[in-house]
Amino acid sequence: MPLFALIDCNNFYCSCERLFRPDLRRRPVAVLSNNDGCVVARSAEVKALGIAMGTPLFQIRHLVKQHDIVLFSSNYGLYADISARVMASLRAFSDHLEVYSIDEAFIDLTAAQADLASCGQAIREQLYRHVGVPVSVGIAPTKTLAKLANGAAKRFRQCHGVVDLSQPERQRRLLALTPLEEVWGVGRQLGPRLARLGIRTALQLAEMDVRFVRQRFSVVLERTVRELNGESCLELEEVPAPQKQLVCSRSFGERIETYDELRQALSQLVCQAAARLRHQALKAGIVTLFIRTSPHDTQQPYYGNRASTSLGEASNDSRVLLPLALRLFDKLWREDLRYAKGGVQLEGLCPADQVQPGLFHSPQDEGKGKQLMQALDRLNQSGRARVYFGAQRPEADWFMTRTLLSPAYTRSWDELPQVR
DNA sequence: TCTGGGGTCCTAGGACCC
DNA sequence: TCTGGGGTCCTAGGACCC
Repeated sequence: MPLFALIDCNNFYCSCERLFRPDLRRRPVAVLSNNDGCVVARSAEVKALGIAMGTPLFQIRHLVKQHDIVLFSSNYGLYADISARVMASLRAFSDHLEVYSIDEAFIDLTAAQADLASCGQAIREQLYRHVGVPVSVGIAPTKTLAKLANGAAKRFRQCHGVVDLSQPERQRRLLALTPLEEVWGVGRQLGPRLARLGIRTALQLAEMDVRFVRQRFSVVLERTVRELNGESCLELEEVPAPQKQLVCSRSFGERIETYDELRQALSQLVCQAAARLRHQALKAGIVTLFIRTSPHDTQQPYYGNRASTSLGEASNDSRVLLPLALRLFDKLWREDLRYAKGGVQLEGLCPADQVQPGLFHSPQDEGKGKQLMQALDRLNQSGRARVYFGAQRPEADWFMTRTLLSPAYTRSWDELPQVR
């Protein structure tokens, strides 16, 4: 029988902020999305106030004031660095590890000798000592059950952060206690559809007939049902699958109403996406551009649209991608609207050195282009100069309002925490 | 007034092939 | 009145995840 452990950091972004601010350890802390728009991470104290994940900040201003909630803008660089430390520390416990998200990893515990609960406690203690981040551990024979176990480890204080669900009787008991919507793979749509069939708990879902589920729903939900019954259908994915798409999109800090400004904002995003491609040594074969107004805006009709085009030969050269994107932009642009968001999506990704050359491919041009882009990336990364295309206007900052940003504790010599 | 960003997978249907 | 069988590929849309 396989055995998975799911390690999930508690309130990860909040824990990262608290790591360098021990004075906040017992205070309510929340981290906000880009533009300080929505709450995306909540400390236990904030969850206890009934503030849901994704709540817009403006709706809870009164609670922030009343309970003196400490707010932070997202500091993605910090979270990425702390995540890397968490994953590195976890590798001590198993050679087989899948980084599932920025704050979660599955490890293979099939060969674990010690008793599983103490193994889980050892993981918790080491991560707290080495990294300083509190985690919860769920152990079970399938990933879906391990997710459930992890949820229980967080919910029930008497579990001390670890739930071992290797025994079928315990699985059944927890399934009966778990609402349907908390099952991994059951979201906003499936929940109500299943509820209409009288399914309300994870146990009821587990007891459904798999053929019926397959027929009425999908193979995805069928796998969930099987996994809830202890039949492992999802393997540990130690080697991440190659990325299939790359998206750079932003909600604008302020609405954009003019052609020039929107064009510049999108140019900025396209160049950013191209730089990310180059950084990852990838090329893209399809470019899609999209813009939209705010769906919450009652003053104007909603407008959202996208357009895409294929490249003759996959590329990561900004000089190729940008003009294509700008042609798409002209197809999408409509006058007299207040635009709230836009972005670019790159697909047909392949390793930069495995591109099928186009009919008129010129190795000389390709070599020069590559050197030019390298020079451009080096300059822009150095922080000493900025090189950009005429269509861009990088000094304009349409995007981030990040007024509550914490220091770059892990990335800048000038912002290292000071200890006295 | 103010509502995030970045991903994956599956399915159905259409176009096309021999 | 009767109108084959077996495929692939692509896209859009829907659903899910963190």
